[in-house]
Amino acid sequence: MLNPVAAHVADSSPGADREAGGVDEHQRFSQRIGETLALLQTLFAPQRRIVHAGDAIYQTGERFVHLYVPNSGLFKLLNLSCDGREQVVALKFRGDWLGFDGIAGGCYGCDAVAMDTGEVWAVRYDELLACCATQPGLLRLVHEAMSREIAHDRDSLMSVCTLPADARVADFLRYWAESLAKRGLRTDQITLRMTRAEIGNYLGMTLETVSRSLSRLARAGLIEFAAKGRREIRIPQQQGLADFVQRSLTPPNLTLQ
Amino acid sequence: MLNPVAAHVADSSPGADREAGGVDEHQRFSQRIGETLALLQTLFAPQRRIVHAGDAIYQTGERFVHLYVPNSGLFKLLNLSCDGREQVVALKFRGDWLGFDGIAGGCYGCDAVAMDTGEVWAVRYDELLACCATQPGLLRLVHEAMSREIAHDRDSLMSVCTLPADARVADFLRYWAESLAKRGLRTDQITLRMTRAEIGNYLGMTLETVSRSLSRLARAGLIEFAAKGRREIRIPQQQGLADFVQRSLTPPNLTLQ
DNA sequence: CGCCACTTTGAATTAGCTCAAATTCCGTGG
DNA sequence: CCACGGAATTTGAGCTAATTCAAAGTGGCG
Repeated sequence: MLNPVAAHVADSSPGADREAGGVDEHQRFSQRIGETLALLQTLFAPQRRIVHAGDAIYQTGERFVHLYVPNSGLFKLLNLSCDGREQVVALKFRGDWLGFDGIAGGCYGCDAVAMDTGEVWAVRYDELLACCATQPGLLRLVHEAMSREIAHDRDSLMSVCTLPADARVADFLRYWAESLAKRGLRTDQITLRMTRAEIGNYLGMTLETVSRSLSRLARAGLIEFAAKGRREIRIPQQQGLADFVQRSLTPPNLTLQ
Repeated sequence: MLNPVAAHVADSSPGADREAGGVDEHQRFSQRIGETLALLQTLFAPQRRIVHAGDAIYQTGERFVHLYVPNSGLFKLLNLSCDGREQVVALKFRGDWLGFDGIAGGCYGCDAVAMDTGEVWAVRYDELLACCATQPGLLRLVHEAMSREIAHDRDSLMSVCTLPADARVADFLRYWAESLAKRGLRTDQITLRMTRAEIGNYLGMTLETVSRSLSRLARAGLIEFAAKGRREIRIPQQQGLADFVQRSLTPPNLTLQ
């Protein structure tokens, strides 16, 4: 199905156990995603689609028909305002749902774009609803996904509103690593599939600030760049990033050099 | 039921027709809220609760059992991070749903607090689900509410990330007025039920900046303070605020004096 | 009347932005 | 295989929007 990288590999770094959501919780999460996908496959034989970096799964204004669930790959949601502003508002991974925002208005409210090669499964919303009538677990599952999305969007807002730039970047990396860990993917070495400009757009800062923040985090030893290419980042210990976010809050803003 | 202020009063200001979502669309929206509440009443005879400013409808970590729908009043959602940060992440009005964020984890993820006197209806989530099995319209309605919430959260994020402070405040006022208009409430004279500190917290800026922005907007004639008390604000024309947001975006950031 | 919480406004400071230049990376074609 | 060119990144320097700190001013309410 998808590379089932042993979950015990993902969190072998020291300090991983202290984190909220330890190894076993991640394993459970990953397992549930697998079950979800299996269930979808059984019930719908969903249309599978291979996508490549840059491909749009759906676009703003397009008529809402399907919800999409990535089986692999990374995806970004781009919100477009009528006045031309454009912003990355969410990142999506395997097992997440894309397209909920289209239910209310009958049209998708943003663009969903693949950030690398992956596979998405398309499920017709009307079929899904029909099926929910007989499959009680399915509805619960969908509601949980929507609920999680709402909760996460609020956390994003809080992050943007309350954290200084460096902490925002640190939290972004931490969240990315955690998302991978939850899906049983390796987190010791992660590849950012976004340019500095995109990260900055997502976090509400300029590309230069992102670059500087990353440099500072690296200087502080919280991350390491791969020998070649600055898209590859090593995170010695995720807890280090979490701690840094904490520290940047304590009254006398003890930032690093 | 609730003060059904004639909708035609709400939008008597010039320029209202040019706005996205004119008078009739607002009227339709308001009508649907009425129908929703009527439906809930019929199906559940929901527990009604009168609340006063400052009352908590539910609190972070509390066991999730009910969803709540305000019949009247204004409410704020406060997100609390484990590290003590606190942020207003959403405002809720009559007909909105509160508590969706609790579905996924079984506990509410934020505090819901009344901002003035109002009435909320409590609906047990399990009863709601059970009822959805026989009432197809009900499920659609709930999903639309969740979908709208997701879409709006993203708009909030975009606003915080892409707009300068003055525009953010203007957009906030515009949204507030629009929310009232959509519910058939008067918008020519609105009463902010938040302190400058709360508004600032919601918009990701300090109370001083909010105060200064309001003063600038007033100086520019886009809003007017009531003779007494600076919580009362008159909005001569909503379109003026929308235009101001636009203007603050155009390349050479043409802000007001 | 007087307290207290909220608001406004000013002045100084700063985090993050803008502008600019140098560097690195990577794909393409010779 | 290497040279070339464009895109992404880094870093510096100066600037500016917004914050912090401070001091009045205002209104509500016991």
